[in-house]
Amino acid sequence: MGRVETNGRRKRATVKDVATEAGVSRGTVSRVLNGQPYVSDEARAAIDAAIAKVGFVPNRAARSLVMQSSQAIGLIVHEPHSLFVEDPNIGSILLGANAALSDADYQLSCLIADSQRDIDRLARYLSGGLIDGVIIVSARVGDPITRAVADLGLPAAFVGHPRDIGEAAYVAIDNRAGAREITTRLAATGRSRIGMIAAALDRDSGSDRLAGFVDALGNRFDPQLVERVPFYSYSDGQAGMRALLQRSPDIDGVFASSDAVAAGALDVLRDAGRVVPDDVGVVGFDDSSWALRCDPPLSTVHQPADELGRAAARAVLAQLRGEDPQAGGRVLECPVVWRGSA
Amino acid sequence: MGRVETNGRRKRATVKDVATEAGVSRGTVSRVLNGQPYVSDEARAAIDAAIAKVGFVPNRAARSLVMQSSQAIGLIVHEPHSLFVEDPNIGSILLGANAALSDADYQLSCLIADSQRDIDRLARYLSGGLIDGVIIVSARVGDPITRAVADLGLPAAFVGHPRDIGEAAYVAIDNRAGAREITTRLAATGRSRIGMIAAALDRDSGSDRLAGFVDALGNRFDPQLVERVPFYSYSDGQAGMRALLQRSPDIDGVFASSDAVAAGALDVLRDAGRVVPDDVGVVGFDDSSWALRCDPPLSTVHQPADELGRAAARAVLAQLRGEDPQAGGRVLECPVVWRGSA
DNA sequence: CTGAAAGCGCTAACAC
DNA sequence: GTGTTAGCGCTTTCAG
Repeated sequence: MGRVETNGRRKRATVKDVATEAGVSRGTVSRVLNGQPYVSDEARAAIDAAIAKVGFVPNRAARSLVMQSSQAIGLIVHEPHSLFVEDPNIGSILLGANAALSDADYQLSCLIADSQRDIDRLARYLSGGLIDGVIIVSARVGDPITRAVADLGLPAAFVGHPRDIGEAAYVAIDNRAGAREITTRLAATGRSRIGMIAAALDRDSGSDRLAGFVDALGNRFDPQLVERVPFYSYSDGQAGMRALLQRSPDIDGVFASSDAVAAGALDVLRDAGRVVPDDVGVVGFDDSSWALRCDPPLSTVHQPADELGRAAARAVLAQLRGEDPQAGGRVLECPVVWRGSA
Repeated sequence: MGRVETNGRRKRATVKDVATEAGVSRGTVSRVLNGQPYVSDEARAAIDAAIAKVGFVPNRAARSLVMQSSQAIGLIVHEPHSLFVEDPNIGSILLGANAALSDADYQLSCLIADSQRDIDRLARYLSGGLIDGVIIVSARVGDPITRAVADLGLPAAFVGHPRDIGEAAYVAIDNRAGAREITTRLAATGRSRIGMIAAALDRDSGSDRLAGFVDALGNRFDPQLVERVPFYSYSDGQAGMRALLQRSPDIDGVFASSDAVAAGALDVLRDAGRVVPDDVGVVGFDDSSWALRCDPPLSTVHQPADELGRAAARAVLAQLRGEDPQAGGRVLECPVVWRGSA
């Protein structure tokens, strides 16, 4: 397999080696490699044999260079440490995107941005021609990654819908409508003092969920009952619930802006001796694995994470084929799932 | 920024454009690009200006081709769907590896293998010269990915220690010792009928944990009390516990081979009316975010996931520098963390 | 210190 | 059908 150099390191066989071995020219080898027609059966056979014999495997860097494409697309996750670990949706999105790309024989490369340094390196990496397009998950408004990708003119699709992505393709859920609906249902269980733990307001999802909450409550909305926290995390859920409880002990309903947040809230409520759903009703958002693990199981808004990933991947592929990026975006359904927590 | 072609698509500026703009040769541009000495200050200044003016950004495919290296290393996760989503350790390993690579200015690319098709494509991708080395997470014995990487002679480091990786570098924890220790402590709480939910026996971690359990119990070990399940998952934990309960209703201690498994077991025990830790003591393994969310919080074995990722990354980097792959492997400490579940 | 030229491994005209 | 020949964009001798 492969030639062996004096230094002992295996040197990889090239098209040229295959050509000599098969007694044909490089052009012909290239043709069979790319499945083009107009190659005699004997030539094809000789080449196949030669490929196997010398252990040839094409060098993608060379191919990318000449083709100006790499058959790889990136999925960028821009998250602070903890969230990436805690948020089960990201995993589902990843798997969905991978499935769709796999069908089209594209390689998915998941790139994580976890520091300013990462962002800079990532920008350089993306502009290097080793990635044909990107799926961007959880971008924030004014995200430097968004800018870099736009500057590069790289085919892209967003999961979610930050307001500043212009005409770029995106696939999202209607966070506002989902939040509105579940809040309405929570209110319908007879609660009168409904609060919200509002996380990630620097993201479209976060601010939209808050907006939906306000919509639903209308003039019964009381700003005192909204606690803002930075992340969609379990610990921020705990902190938010503690603050709410202290400020408004008469609270009898809580919309947590994610299931992880709800889980934190639930645990704080239990410690405070409140019974859910009798004393206070709690609802979440995401329908992630947290929801079923809660006690009682969480009423929440279902998020089709896997399908979000698939659709985003398809949007990037469409752009790569030169098709119109599906006129902006797609919005997927996010039905309420009613369980025992409210 | 960049030249504009007639078709409207931006064509990227090349070294040549920079050279003409700056009135020097391509060689000189390349020198400043790579921070080499022996370039006059004026030339350097002119080139820097030209780079900014034409919006030059180096093409990595071209650079990779000539340098035979890409400054990117892959992290391969070979998992069935569900697990990737449920296992918080993978996220931490990823983040740790990313941190270490980031310091060395390498790009981490996370590659997921979720089907046979993925595996084949991955093998081709890895051999393409776009990836300089790999970190392999959760490989199984006889894993095709392991074979492919070995055939390629790609610098690699494993997280975990499948028996069939030969001399390859790895970083692992002593699963057997950890399991032995926590089982011993569980027994010391006065339990006499201790069972185990043993998952992932096709992986070194899974079989080692079982071995440690057997070690600890010595002649008090009863094969009847071991239930084998496929994955380290919540649902397999539930299934395992149900089976155990039915077969041996007198069970009073359970070693679950991961925290997720333990969480499932806990919920089944609760539904069955057993009080933890009074009626039955439960311990897990991993010290992941599941552990704290359990009620009562789980006694478990701490796994330094972040550090596993970091160390694996460093091992690959060392190989890339031509240093000896640190004589096989490193084994990290995994202390028992005692909480309320036993 | 700098320019010219060769070549990394592959594909794509264009001849024959 | 197949060989030949230009490059893709970059680094790197080797002269000067």
